[in-house]
Amino acid sequence: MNERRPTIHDVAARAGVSKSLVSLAMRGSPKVSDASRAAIEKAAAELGYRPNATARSLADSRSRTIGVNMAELDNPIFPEMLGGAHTVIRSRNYNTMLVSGERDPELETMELAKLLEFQVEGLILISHRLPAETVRSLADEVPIVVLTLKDLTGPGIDSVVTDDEAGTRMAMQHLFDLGHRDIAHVSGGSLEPAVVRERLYRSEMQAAGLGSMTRVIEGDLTNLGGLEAARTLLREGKPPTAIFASNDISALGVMAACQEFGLSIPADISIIGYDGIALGALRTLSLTTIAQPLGLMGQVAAQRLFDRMAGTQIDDRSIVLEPELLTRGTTAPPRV
Amino acid sequence: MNERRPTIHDVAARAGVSKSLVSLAMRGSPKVSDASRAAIEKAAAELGYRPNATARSLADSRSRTIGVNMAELDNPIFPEMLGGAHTVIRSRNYNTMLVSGERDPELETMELAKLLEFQVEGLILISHRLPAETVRSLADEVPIVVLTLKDLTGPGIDSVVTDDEAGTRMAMQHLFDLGHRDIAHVSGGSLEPAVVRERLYRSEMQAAGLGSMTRVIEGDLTNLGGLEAARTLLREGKPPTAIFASNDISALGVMAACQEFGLSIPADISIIGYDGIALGALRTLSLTTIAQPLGLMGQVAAQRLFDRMAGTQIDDRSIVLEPELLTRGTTAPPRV
DNA sequence: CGGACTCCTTGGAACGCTCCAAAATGCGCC
DNA sequence: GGCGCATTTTGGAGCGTTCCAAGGAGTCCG
Repeated sequence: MNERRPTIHDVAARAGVSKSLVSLAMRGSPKVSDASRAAIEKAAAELGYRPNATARSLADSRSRTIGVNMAELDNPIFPEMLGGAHTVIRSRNYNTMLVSGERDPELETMELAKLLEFQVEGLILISHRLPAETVRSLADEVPIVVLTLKDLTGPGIDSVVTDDEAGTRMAMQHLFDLGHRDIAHVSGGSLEPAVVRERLYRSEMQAAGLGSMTRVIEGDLTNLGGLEAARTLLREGKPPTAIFASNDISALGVMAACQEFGLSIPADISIIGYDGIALGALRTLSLTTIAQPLGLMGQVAAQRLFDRMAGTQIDDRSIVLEPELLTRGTTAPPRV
Repeated sequence: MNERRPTIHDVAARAGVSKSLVSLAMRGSPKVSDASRAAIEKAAAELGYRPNATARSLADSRSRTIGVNMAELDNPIFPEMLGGAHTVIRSRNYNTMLVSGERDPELETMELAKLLEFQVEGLILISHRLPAETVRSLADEVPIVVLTLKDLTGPGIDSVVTDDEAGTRMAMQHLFDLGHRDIAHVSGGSLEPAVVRERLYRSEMQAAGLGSMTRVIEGDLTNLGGLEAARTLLREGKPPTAIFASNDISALGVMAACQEFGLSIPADISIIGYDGIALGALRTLSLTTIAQPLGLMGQVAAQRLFDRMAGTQIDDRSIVLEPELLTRGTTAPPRV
């Protein structure tokens, strides 16, 4: 490893110009004469000069960095969203600083504090576990976009979500259209999107005159949770003809439970999930689901952040994207 | 959003001490008297002071940041490794700067350059597509740990891999033990680990006296590649009794193809993959595989980097971890 | 009561860059 | 040859920290 890295002064000395001119040249300013530019570039190349982004940030007080928090890694929707956000961040010539709160609010708070110390210019929270108050106070320092949760509002806070009500309606309508009436729901606990999906499941059943057939088994949006919930349901007695799971990975657990009970999918029982994770498309799984545009959500979140940073947008709002029904192999008409 | 953020000077003024003392206090130096410390903490809290990590980096020339490159997002092994690395990085009180080369060597080079401009103290390459020369020259500036590829050596470069030869032997042995003889291989193209696995498949078949039954169909480590490869294979005529796929996501494609051809897994045909992705454990899939300790690999990579940065380690080497056979639901004795 | 310590505290000089006002240079023209 | 203007170039003052050598305040002891 080399000793001291060359600085702008070294380049200046070698090229026989002032450091200021080197600074201009490195940033591609049009004010630099061709001759000087050539000399500077030559000197820089010979020295293997790299501008020091830290010093630059300090000097012009712009870090060119966005902080991203990803609470958990075990649901693939989060990396998919991260990918979308990351693409936009890079295309704007910004950097991505990644932290993870690991579902622990306290740890999460500390990690976000570190991001702020790094002077990130914006924050994207891909699922978080923080009290609204904490988020609001962070938003006082830097603009924030929250993904998947829209209950949070406040100055400087935007959210990007899909229309869960519409999505749930699509899911239920799909099952109704296939002729299902005995439809159970594996719910997802108390996190916001899951609550909405459960509520809509109930109201759709009601609206279809199937209030009495409403069955909700509590899951927790994890694979294992889905598995256990479905086992409980299937042990109860007569299985429903269809199950709507609150998200895809719990739907995969539900599928496993059905297999255990010797039910063939979709002949004996239909399964529909929610999220549209890339893996669900695998022919091996072929999960029918309501797809959220995950990558796009990440992109929109990042774009929104940049708008915010540019100062153009000032209204705080939820950006609502449309979900889409992906009819794949796990749903079919009920056996007669 | 607040205007100018308070600096160490503001805190000093408010607490009635010098900036130097505030600096010491913020870093928890024992030299600060209790009285001063209390006054400083009070002032800092009242002002909502946050130390500026950028200025700190510049002053002590330590960025406390590790750069991580993740070439692609569509194979879940990479996020799993990232998770492991990230955990260690955080536990050392460092930050993670994430970039992605998106499989494009040119883009990747630029992204890594950005990391170096940010003065990252170390680099973890979770799968990369760079020419060895490029990596070696980067290693001249900062220590590097490469994951999954060990063909790369040079001063300042370590790699963390699993023993693919041993792993492949375990896979083949498992199939042999079950009684399989007609075993095909869906390969993974020219990337290093895939090449090793293919070579070992061939030599193991040879060693078992099954040289004549050797069948390799070229895949590309993607799900679709596995699907297509297996389709080709199955169209050829008599299916093998077992297929060893070069990685898990292509194994999932192979499973899909088998289903298409009406083969039941594992009754008609056994499938074994390689990687141990978390999803393979889902009961729905229950993929038998050779597991690499993915999270651990990320952790070891990060640890190694810190050893390197501490200057304790100077030998460049590959750290080889042991793979493990996970016998799950996709393998069984051949039908007689 | 002075000296030698120990314990705290301090101002100024970095760190490597950008920004700015001002200086130098070059050019066309009378 | 000198003037005015546009184009280039420059040094110095920050940006918010840390580091360092050195200064003050007590404390203990002879």
